[in-house]
Amino acid sequence: MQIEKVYEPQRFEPHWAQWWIDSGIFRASGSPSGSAAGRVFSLVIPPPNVTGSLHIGHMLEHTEIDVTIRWHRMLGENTLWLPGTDHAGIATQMVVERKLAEEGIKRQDLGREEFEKRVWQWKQQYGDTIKRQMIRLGTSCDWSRERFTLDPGLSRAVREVFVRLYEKDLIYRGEYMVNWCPRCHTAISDLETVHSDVEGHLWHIRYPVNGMPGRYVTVATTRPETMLGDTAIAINAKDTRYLDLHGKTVQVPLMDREIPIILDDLADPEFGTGVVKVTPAHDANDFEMGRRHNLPKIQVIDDNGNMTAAAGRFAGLDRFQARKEVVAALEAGGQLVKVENYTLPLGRCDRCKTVVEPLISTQWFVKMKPLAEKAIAAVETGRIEFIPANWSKTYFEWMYNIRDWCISRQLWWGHRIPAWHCQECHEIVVAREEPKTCPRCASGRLVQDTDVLDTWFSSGLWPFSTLGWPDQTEDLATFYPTSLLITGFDILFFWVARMAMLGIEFMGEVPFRQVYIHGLVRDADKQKMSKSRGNVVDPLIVTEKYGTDAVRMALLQGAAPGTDIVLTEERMDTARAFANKIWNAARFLFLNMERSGVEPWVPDSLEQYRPESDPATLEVRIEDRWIFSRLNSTAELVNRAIEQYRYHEVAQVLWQFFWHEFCDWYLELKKMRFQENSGLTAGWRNTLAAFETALRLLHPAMPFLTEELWQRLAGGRTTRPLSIAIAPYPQYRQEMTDFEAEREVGVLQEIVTMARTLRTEAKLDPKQQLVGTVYARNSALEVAERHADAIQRLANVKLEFKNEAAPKAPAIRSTAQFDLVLEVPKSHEEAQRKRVGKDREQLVKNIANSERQLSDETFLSKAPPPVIESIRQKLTDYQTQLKKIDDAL
RNA sequence: GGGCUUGUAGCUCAGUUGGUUAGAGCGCCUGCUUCACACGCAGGAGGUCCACAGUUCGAGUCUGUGCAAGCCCACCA
Repeated sequence: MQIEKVYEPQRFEPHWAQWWIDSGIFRASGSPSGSAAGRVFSLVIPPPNVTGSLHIGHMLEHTEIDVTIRWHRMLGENTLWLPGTDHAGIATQMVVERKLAEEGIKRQDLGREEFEKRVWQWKQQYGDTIKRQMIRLGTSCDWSRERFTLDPGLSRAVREVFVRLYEKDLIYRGEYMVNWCPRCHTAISDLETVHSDVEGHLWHIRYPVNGMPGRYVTVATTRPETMLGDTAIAINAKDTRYLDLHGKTVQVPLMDREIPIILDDLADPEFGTGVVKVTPAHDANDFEMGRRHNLPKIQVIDDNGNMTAAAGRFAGLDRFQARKEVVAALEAGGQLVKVENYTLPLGRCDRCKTVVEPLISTQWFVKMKPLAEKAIAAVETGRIEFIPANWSKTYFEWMYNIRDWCISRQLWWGHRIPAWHCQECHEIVVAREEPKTCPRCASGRLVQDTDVLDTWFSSGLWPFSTLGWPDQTEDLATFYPTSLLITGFDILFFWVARMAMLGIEFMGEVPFRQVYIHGLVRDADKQKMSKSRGNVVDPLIVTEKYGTDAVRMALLQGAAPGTDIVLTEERMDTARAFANKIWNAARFLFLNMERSGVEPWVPDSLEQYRPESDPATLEVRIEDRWIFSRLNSTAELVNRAIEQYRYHEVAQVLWQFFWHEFCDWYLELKKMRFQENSGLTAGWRNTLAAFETALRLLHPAMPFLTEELWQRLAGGRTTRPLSIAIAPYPQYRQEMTDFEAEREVGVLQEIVTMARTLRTEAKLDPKQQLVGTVYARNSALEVAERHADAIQRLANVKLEFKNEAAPKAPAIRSTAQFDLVLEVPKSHEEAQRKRVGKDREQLVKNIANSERQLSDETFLSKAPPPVIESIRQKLTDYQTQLKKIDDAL
């Protein structure tokens, strides 16, 4: 059997990825949004009893990346992750955005028809790239359709949900203040608006009061240009400063318009001058006030962010330019009282960072209160559980303060709203299929609403739409509700909360039982990875360089619950070293199999294997007993860690076991067992079974490498499972625990380590064989003697064994059980003495500490007996060792 | 303004229900190119667990206050 000297993941990873899909072992899934680069390396680990693997995809030549999970479908387990939803749409969207940017065109300049034509061309041009990507992601998409929208099954589900919500009166269309992005030319939801504090000004403007010559009111505003659209001035009824103004009107400076002074609680006497200008068309608060007082709405800024004709002489100016000119004009006219520096929160578009303009427009909304109530209850009653649990607090906070969700977008891709407007009678028809005639006036002139839905609307249907809903499919019956959702907190509201609400509403049951929230991946400077920051790790480059398994392992190591994951090249470097270590352990075994004439082999029953005894001695070799006992503990720890979502611990335990037990001790011990042309002996079967079990343990963490090695190890046998991915995951078996073997190997390890330390301290050549003696008056002596060969090999020390007390010697190391004395040249005695002196100091400290406690009456009466007992035991050990050291000195 | 999180070795972080010599990886120091692996092997140095107070026989761990850093939410001009 050939095994390459260098570990080259590129040679087998693509092969297995494709094979897993082709052979039906995995179905792929992905999160619906590919845009949040912070989730690029969303940590994906299989839930309990499910084997899975992470595959990192890459969209569109280094511009976008996403993660795909391939889950193994386990019969009877309600954990199935299905093809992602919107990947095709998102990929298209990205092509479009890129091309628009490249060619410097705006969508609105093209017109819808021309736009769609271009999109089609670009799609042809980039179709192969996208398609390749989709295949790699395992995502379905339908390329034969004329329109570039999404998966047809999903489109159907989206229409169905929309119609049902509309029928239940949970969707309405209305004129409201929305966050408008003048660049994207669309309304965006509250969640897509990001706030940041900016240094601004508070301009104090004087409005003359009509009928009261010389009387003015001064208002403070951060947006003077909106004063052009003022339709009232508000004061608090309780504000004694302005009692004389009740019922009066003021004159809007620069506009020469008369507006009323109204009384409203929103005017806070404590803030500014206590007087607020009211601009119902450009501020959410003012909009509400305008409703309460029936004020007219004057729109002075249009949807491009420019001043409208209503802005008088400022018409046509950009809104920021208009601000400057308005301020200048006010100043010239003496109406500007003063300017203060002021820090204010400014909303920007999440996508393009353009300052959001609050505008009145007609949009589609979902009523959230009724949906939220059920979703809150689901978490309160524990039907949905967050891990870590404190995320439920964040969830509640948002849910309790939820506002209606603006779902219409003026974008030109995505799912179009299934509503048709009658051109004759203006009736709005919401329907699953395009209506032929208007149900009210029978006119045939129906035009579909041009808006599309917020992408999260369709994403929110993911848990059931991917299972075939609205059809009552077998998948739906079997796999809804799913057991676990693994995701990042950055989309808790966008996605998780909405899946919860929509799932409960349409399925009558929660979409998932548990939500594991992992940290965001951050770069070396702890910055969130994002496209705009440009600090995104490119998975194609990184997986090419380190291997997918190594990247995955690096993520795993940093995946402690509740913390972010810092992904650095160093970490991936060491993870690759680990992968290489596994590879070379395999290489070592394969080379020796060849020498011994052993064919590829794995046990018939992976779950039932027990180490076999040597026909000559009728005993199981100690190292075999030991490694199976260690494998067993490792399986126990790993399984428990997975159940508790302690993924970093999974990584740590696997690492520790494979590197520092399997390689450092087991394989080293095995080196002296292998013989040329021995054939498949019991010892070989034990070795291969142990390695095979280790591979299965490692598989969820390092899927590609373990599949490759496992297939080579099994060498094409047909009775085995098709893939390591569907082989049983090692479980704890009580009968495999072998305390005796662990103790024996423990003694061996101690002696070897002690000998090595002594040797290094004495600065002796590793190649020079030393002579030493083990002194003990208990069973440790016999154990040591039995393993003299192994000790000699591992530490290069020839040992004698004496059942007596250790003599005074310079090079001595002691445990409570035994002492090891090495013969070293006199010149090195001083170094030894220093060393022993240091040990002694520590022992004296420990003894004092233990004695203090054991003489404390309160401690003895209050501490639990096992704790007291363990301290007594330790004290005895310390004292024994101290005595030995003192004797030696 | 409301909520959340973090502060442990030079760096990045573990440390489960409080139990007495606080761990890992990287980095650093020493020695080794030993026939699986220098992406390696062996050995080693390095920490007043942010500060103060409290609870307790016992605190890195629990409570409070303070200091420092970060994140999320929020319509007050």
